[in-house]
Amino acid sequence: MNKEIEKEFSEKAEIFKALAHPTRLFIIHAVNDKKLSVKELTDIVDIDISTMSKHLDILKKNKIIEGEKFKNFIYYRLAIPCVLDFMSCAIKVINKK
Amino acid sequence: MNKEIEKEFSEKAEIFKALAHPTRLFIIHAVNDKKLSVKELTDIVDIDISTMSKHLDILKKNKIIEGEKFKNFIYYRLAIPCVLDFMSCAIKVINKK
DNA sequence: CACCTATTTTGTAATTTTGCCAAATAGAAA
DNA sequence: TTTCTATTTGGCAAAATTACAAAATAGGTG
Repeated sequence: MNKEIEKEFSEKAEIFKALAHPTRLFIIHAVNDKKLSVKELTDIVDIDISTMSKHLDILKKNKIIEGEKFKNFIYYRLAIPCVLDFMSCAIKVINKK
Repeated sequence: MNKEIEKEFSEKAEIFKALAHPTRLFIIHAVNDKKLSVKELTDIVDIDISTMSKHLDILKKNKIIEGEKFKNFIYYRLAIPCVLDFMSCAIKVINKK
């Protein structure tokens, strides 16, 4: 596999890596329904806030979520709705067998 | 986050983990066009055949690809075409910004 | 200004993933 | 049968990911 192709698939894999964690998948569902702050998400999931901050950073860097600042808070929302479509399709196909 | 929800998202994350590797994404594209054996894929990607075998096993266990035996060979094909749809959607949305 | 709350960064240890090699299996071909 | 060829498995070291705690930032509030 040549360098070009290698690079192309490494970049695509980054998106899947960003999605490949239970907490981050939960975040995606949560911020699809409603904008939520780091602290609000932390309270729901019940993990260390620094850990949550890092999960959000990974999703943000991959442009899967977007943050909007309001006072001291940053409210996140889903930027790529097709993630949810894919998930329901994949689950459906996989469970059918 | 309670145990039920935790479990649900852990299972979903497994699918994304299976996809979160450049070689495995390449495989998915390759076996969408044409059934390919372990050795054929190994030659194209140029990695150790045992490594390729393990990548295929991860995809197979997650029901993303399916293998069909013919003589000494196992030919793989894509089992979840919507993976490719999601990929093109995600790339499109992400690059637009 | 000092204080308080939200968020990020740094450090670090534990866990998981990855890839090669060597060995084991499976089964076709001769 | 023996000999190939294809594939899988086990072991192990390197690399990447994860989560917590503590410290640092950011910026609003009193």
